Amino acid sequence: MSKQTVGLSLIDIDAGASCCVPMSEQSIPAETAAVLAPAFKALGDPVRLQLMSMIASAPGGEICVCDLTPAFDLSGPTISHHLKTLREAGLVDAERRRTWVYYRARPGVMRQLATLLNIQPTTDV
Amino acid sequence: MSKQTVGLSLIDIDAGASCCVPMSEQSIPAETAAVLAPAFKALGDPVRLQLMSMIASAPGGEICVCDLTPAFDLSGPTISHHLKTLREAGLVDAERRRTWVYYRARPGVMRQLATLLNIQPTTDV
DNA sequence: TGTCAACCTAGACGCATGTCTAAGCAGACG
DNA sequence: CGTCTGCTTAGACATGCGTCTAGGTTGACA
Repeated sequence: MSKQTVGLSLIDIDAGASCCVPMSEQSIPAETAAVLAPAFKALGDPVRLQLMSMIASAPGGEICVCDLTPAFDLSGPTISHHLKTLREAGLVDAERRRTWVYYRARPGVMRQLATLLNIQPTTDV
Repeated sequence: MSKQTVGLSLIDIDAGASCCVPMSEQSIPAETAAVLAPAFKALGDPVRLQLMSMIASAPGGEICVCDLTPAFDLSGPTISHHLKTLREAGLVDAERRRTWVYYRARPGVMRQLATLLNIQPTTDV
């Protein structure tokens, strides 16, 4: 599978994570925003958000596409498209084993997003 | 533009918040996903993510639009449009005082999103 | 080899979104 | 009152995105 080289990708972030201060403490530089926004965007669709939660909460840490698809009133290709979006956002990983494809969450990026959104109660006035 | 009545809005969440378990613990019902996804979507644009961080990290808890606009290579109306999106997502509040309009963060929804994304390290196999 | 099931890719189509310019509204100030 | 500044609204335009159907590709199995 070809992955376009974007200079700094979300996958890289997962490895060398640097951007991990709550946004209430300091504002985000444009480059960081450009890298992280796609992850938020990927979670910005109800179907993908639900898919993500199903994957993240799956017992054993992984779940088969064949268990995801019937949970929605959508065609297989549409679910596949959403899963691809989550994959390209660095939020999930896919692996084929025998007949089925299994998805599992990649906690790295999600943790970064969570840290970013974490707001200190002390900030309140 | 007409706004369709969705039954449960993001503003309501801020008040009666119920959905606050990390998605690694249990999967999100469709209704909750439908309500929260727009907030992620609002953060899914680099400009808005940066705007949000500038607002959230502003000293005194608020910042003037006149301080936000010149930070971008975009027209005033475009920034105004993005701010409206953040407002409608329940992420920020606006208030006009004298000549200027000030924006401040609404921590409620952001905290919910952060909680949702928070992943226990114990989930690993 | 043929066939079936699971999943992805390709391409099309309509609606949403990000951007702009032009025009409007609200205060400040002479 | 007139005008200027700060910000929003309105409308237009190109691009992006969510969905579908049709057609691959991969692996299992008789």
